[in-house]
Amino acid sequence: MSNNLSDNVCFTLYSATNALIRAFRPILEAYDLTYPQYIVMHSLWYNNQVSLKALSHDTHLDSGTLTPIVKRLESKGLLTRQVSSEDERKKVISLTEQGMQLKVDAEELTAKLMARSNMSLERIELLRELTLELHTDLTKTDLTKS
Amino acid sequence: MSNNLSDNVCFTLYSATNALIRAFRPILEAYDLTYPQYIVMHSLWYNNQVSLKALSHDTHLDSGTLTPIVKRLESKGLLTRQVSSEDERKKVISLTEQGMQLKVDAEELTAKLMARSNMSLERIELLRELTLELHTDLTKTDLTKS
DNA sequence: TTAATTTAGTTTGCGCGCAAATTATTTTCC
DNA sequence: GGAAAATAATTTGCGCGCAAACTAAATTAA
Repeated sequence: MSNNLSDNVCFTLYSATNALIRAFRPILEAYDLTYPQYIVMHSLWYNNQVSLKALSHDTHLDSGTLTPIVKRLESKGLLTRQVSSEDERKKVISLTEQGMQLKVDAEELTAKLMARSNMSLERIELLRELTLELHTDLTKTDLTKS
Repeated sequence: MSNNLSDNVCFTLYSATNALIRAFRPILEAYDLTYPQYIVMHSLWYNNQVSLKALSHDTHLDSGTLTPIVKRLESKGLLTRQVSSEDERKKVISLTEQGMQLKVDAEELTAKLMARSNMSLERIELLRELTLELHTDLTKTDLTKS
């Protein structure tokens, strides 16, 4: 029976994520990117020319969330969106030269950010495994039953 | 050198938190609360009649974020906001009867939610400690230097 | 083949999350 | 006491995050 918010893992997870995005903001500002925009770029750096649906799968972001993000990245000249010739419902999202060039600069950003915490590499890796496990569990769980 | 988003702790943390809030939404809907609203109520259940600044400290939420949340909770009849008599800049936020009654029902909600994951209690506790540690680190770190 | 269903992506509406600007009150310092 | 600085809360602006409604194209079924 907890009486303190910090005793609750939901709250600590939520607060840590907010703090991480907040800490990331001024760093990403130099690249004119938000964190979700950075996630999309990162995904494309390793899996270019994909549909919005594929990007949604890779980034774990909703299509309704992605559409405006991708449009903003397009207006920044970092990617293009063309209707697929095979299936006209689909759009092919492709990095521009400028979008690909950003990769080199921004590649090590998150490692640098995490290095600012006093956590050991072992504990960071443990945190990665636990959050990955939780995400998998919550995504697979059928919430309609029980 | 990671080539997969899931290799990055920032991404797994971010995705797990989104998934948690998403899983929480339909459950909290029965109480007509969002997760941030639930955090505020939870804080008040154990520390009632506080200023917005104190609430901001407890919940780790910005005053600009809290003002509209608290106003919504007020309009739902769960709390009141009165100008402090000692210091007229401050507002005293107090639970109503209705706001206090919600406590009993909603108290065990997060425990029930976490029980839906297949994680052991030990791993959940470990996750709690690691996210708390990360939050503390990121909050204390002076981002202006280095 | 054409009507019904499914799928891909967009739009709408709402509530954050937070930086920055603003208002109002209190405190500090001369 | 009065100007300057500090503090508490609100407001504004922007970008998510996502459910729900919608549009358009492809697939399936009759």
